[in-house]
Amino acid sequence: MGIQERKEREKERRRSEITDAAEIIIFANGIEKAKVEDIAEQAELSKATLYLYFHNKEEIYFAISMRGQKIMLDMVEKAILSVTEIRAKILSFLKTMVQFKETYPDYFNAVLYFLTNKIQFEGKNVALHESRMSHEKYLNLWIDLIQKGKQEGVIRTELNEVNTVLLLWMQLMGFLRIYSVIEENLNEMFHIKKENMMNEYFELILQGVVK
Amino acid sequence: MGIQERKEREKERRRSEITDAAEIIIFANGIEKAKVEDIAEQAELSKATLYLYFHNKEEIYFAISMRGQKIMLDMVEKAILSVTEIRAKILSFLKTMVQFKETYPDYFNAVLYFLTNKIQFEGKNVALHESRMSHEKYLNLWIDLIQKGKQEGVIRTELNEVNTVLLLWMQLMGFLRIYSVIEENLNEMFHIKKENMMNEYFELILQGVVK
Amino acid sequence: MGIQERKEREKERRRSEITDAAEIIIFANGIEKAKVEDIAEQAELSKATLYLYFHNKEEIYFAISMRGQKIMLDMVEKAILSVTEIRAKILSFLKTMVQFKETYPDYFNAVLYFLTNKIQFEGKNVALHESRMSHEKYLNLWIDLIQKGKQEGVIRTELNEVNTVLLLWMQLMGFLRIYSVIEENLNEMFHIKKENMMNEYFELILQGVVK
Amino acid sequence: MGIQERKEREKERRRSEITDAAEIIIFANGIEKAKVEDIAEQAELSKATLYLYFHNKEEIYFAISMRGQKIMLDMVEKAILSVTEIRAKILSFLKTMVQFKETYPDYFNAVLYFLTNKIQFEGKNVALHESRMSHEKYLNLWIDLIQKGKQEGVIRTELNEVNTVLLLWMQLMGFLRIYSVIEENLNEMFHIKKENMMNEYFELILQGVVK
DNA sequence: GATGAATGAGATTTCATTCAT
DNA sequence: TATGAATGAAATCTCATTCAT
Repeated sequence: MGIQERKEREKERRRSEITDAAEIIIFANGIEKAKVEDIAEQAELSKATLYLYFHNKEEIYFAISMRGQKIMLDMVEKAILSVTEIRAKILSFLKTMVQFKETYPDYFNAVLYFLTNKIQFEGKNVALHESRMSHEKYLNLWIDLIQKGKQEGVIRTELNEVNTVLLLWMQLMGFLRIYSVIEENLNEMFHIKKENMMNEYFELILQGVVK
Repeated sequence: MGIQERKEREKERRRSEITDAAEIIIFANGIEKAKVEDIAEQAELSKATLYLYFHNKEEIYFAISMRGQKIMLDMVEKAILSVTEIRAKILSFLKTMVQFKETYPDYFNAVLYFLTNKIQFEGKNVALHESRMSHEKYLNLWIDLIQKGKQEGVIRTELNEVNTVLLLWMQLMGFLRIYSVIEENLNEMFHIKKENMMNEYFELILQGVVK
Repeated sequence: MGIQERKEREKERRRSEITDAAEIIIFANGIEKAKVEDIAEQAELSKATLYLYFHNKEEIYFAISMRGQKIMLDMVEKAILSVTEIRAKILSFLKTMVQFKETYPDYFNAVLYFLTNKIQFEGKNVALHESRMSHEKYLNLWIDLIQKGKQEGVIRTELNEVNTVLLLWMQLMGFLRIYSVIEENLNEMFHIKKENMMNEYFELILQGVVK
Repeated sequence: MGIQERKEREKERRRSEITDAAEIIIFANGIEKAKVEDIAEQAELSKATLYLYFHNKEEIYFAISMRGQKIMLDMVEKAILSVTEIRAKILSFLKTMVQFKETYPDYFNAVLYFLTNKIQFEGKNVALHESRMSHEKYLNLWIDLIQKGKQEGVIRTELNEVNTVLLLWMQLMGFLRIYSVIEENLNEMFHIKKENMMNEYFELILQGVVK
């Protein structure tokens, strides 16, 4: 039994090493430009070996994305728990997500990549599934939050909990995705300052959820 | 002088014909699976000729995206003008966008493809630039709208016009992008009905903007 | 009738202009690298127009080759007539050919190109034919020369006139062709000085022909 | 250490197999008409694989040329060694070369192709270099021959050994090149019989070298 | 497991030549 | 006649993925 486990652990370590290497390569120029060849070289393995640990290039990127998601969710959890008031929690959540995007832009891109592209692993939207798994434990946290908010009369009672949580996430993620594409051109094209836009955006969302 | 123009027009027509052909091929199986060969055949042109009009496959897809954007903007314009009340206008906008997505899912994907991917044509984010151009004429329409809304006391006066317009667009587009990816799994995974989610989403947004 | 002629003359002039342009382009980088496009541009004509005057790229090069051949034959004729003694004539011929090669290396290449490649214009070895034509008048000159040489007892009497002339030409041309390819590497590879080689070569040939 | 070698040998074998296939295709219709596609098919390999072993079509042809050269040199060596007398040796050499051209016209063309065209592989005249390499071992054989000839008083003592060898080769190769182009038209145009010409040519050369 | 070699399937490029006006 | 546009036919390149050892 122990052998099995060791094998398992070693396999996991290898996957992790490959993922490390992939991060270096992919973060350098984006997923499109990253060559499996280069990742292999960075990992000091042959291309073929990568395929023993991952089915394809996208799956490697997905591993990276999962790392990012983990970081993101941890940050968010910490942020929510750091304040007590509902409104503050939500605001904290919003700000933390932006912070995540700015602190780990590459992870952010990875996470969003799988959220904004229909990637099929062997016909199933695995991305969604695994992602769902990892969200699971946070989901309840959120639902509790919203419920409490409703009871306290801070959150509009018409809102369905699950719906609201999902909407908040989707909305924010989608917004940030487009934002990150446009970002650099915002000032030049629309004479808009990032900070102003962000603050106003937070306002908009809070206004929508909070009474 | 007229010759120059005619030439220009013919060139434009050719590009348009190629784009027609490309739509058929690309919409059938997506950009990834579409072969330049097939597009050429559909256009009854040689591959080499395509490359006289477009630098690469992606540029063809971008031409499609621009068409989609045009349709989208026209639909939105019409929608906004068809009702008088501010709140109704915004709601109409939201619904129209959803309608665009459902009526022209392929155009929608094309538009979003370039909005959620940093595509570089020869180093420049042409997509963004051209896209901006085509938005130009609608921007004022929107700004007027928001201004009037503020005067009428319907829209929160704290909001900056341009910011608000952009936020609304980005938010909605981003949301729809993610939504379209998750869509099919919504019910299965979260026991959520599309319609409910959409309606609640609209509420959320209106609540954010409208007093 | 005059119109016909003028037309003819104009056509000839055009061909000549194109040939001028072609020389500039082809001499710059060789026939392989020369693009019809570039020749056309140099001639300030469109590509398609070139094809009104020449059947294909090679034919243009052939026109150049014919120019070269003319220069070459003139040089040789002059050289032969400039001295009286048979042996001197032949030596003069050999030296002149070398001189032609060094003075007009590009023309030399053009001439040799059609002599060392089986070029077929519409199935016939036109090159050979036209070339033959232009040699015609020199041929007799040579044959006379050899005959006289034989009578004077300077040239070995076993030799057939036509054969000898042809052999001399072929031998020399072929030799020079290879020589011009190897030339630059001669010293480096075999520690051989050009001049020595040439002189010895001349000796070799004279020895073969002259008693 | 053995692994390195085996790899090397296998690589060489592959190159050789490809060269085999290329011979079939190229010899059938000439280098110009030969398609890489067809060579690949003949080799039962994919086009991409060919490009792992050769940079381009010409390089494949060069490999063929090198084979031809080897055959040629072997034939010549054997020919020279098969007779004892110097004059006979040289005559044997001349005849053997003609025999090579007639027995392996395709190899002959390949060899001449690179001898009468300045082919540049990535800027270097590799052809010349590799070709030189393979001549190396024969060079001394020749030099000995000439030296002995001079001692025996059969070969003109004025002649420098290396020069003479080179001259003989270049002269003959160049001659044969042109001869092979003109060959078919010889009788028609000049009423000359091949055999006569050849014999006279041999005479000419011998006369030049031999006392 | 690990890997070097091979592959498949297209994209892109290249150009001499031809077509339509 | 002249030409801009188009074509055909390959060559070459690109790379994720697979095969054979």
